[in-house]
Amino acid sequence: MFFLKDLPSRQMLENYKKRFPEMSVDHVGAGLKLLRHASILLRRIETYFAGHKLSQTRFLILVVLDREGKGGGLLAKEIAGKLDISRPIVTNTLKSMKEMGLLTICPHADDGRAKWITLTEAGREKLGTVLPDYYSIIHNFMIHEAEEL
Amino acid sequence: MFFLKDLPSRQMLENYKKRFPEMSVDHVGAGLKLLRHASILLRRIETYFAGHKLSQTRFLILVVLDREGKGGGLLAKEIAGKLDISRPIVTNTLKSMKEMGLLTICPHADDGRAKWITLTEAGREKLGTVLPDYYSIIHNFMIHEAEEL
DNA sequence: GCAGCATGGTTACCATGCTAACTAAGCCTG
DNA sequence: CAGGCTTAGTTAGCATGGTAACCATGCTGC
Repeated sequence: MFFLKDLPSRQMLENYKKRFPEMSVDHVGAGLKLLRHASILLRRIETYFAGHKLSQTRFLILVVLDREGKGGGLLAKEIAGKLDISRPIVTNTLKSMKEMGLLTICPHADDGRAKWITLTEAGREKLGTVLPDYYSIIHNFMIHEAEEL
Repeated sequence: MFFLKDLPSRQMLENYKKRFPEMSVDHVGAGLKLLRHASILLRRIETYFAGHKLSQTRFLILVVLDREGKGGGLLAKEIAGKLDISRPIVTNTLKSMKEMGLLTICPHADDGRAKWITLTEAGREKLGTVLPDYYSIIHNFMIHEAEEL
């Protein structure tokens, strides 16, 4: 996360460019703004999720499972791939989400190593509960605080 | 961090909008891209820093201390404020950075509670070593992977 | 068909962030 | 100047991320 409140001024970047002329003041300036904006938005979303006993990762697991439709599911491995997170954290997060009743974990029929993950009705409902405000947090942030991007 | 590889398609957002018309497909779509791009860039920067025994937070502490100029310094409290991170993590991070020889921690002359933090020469050098590639990672990312922002 | 490699998942351990509760020092008010 | 509030920093405990090393199962090629 990147929470530096005072980004380097244009002047500071210009000075820096004198030493390293291959750098573009505009691009680096935009990159720093990107990092700061996203960090603020991420923090806001995490705070919102905390009130629903969710986290960014738990939420995204609900999303990818929901995309498989009713009756569909995914292997733990596939979830790690779609979310680009490490397998151990998938194991942990799935375990806690199972305890919360959001999903089920079954041994896979064809492959004794794999686990078959499906959403429960409660999981699907949870996602439906959380989505509107999730989108609205992003919507409001983009409208009111990130116009200059 | 937000690492969902396949962002919701425009179609999915349109469908969602039918239920919640106050949402803007464009703004939410842009917000999701913002989150994903920044997460990728953040991860890349953290990987780079790891090779220098730094982290985003350690690096930003070097930056704000360097801004105070030679002979200048900051209170731990001020660092927490400028970086927008919690005081406990400042305590921890400063301790490890002191052990690395990047900065000094002295009791403050006028206030027995406060700690006065200054960069060492090694700290200033470390920042100088790391900055060019830091900017160049951001520069390249913005040019090659985030044009559509 | 069994030895050895590949693959899915888990365990153990570490780093980094948070909040809550604590200590110690400064200040302020009766 | 004593009691109580405020402030700076630390400690303790939790959550979430990562990598490395480890099982257990599946696959492959001699």
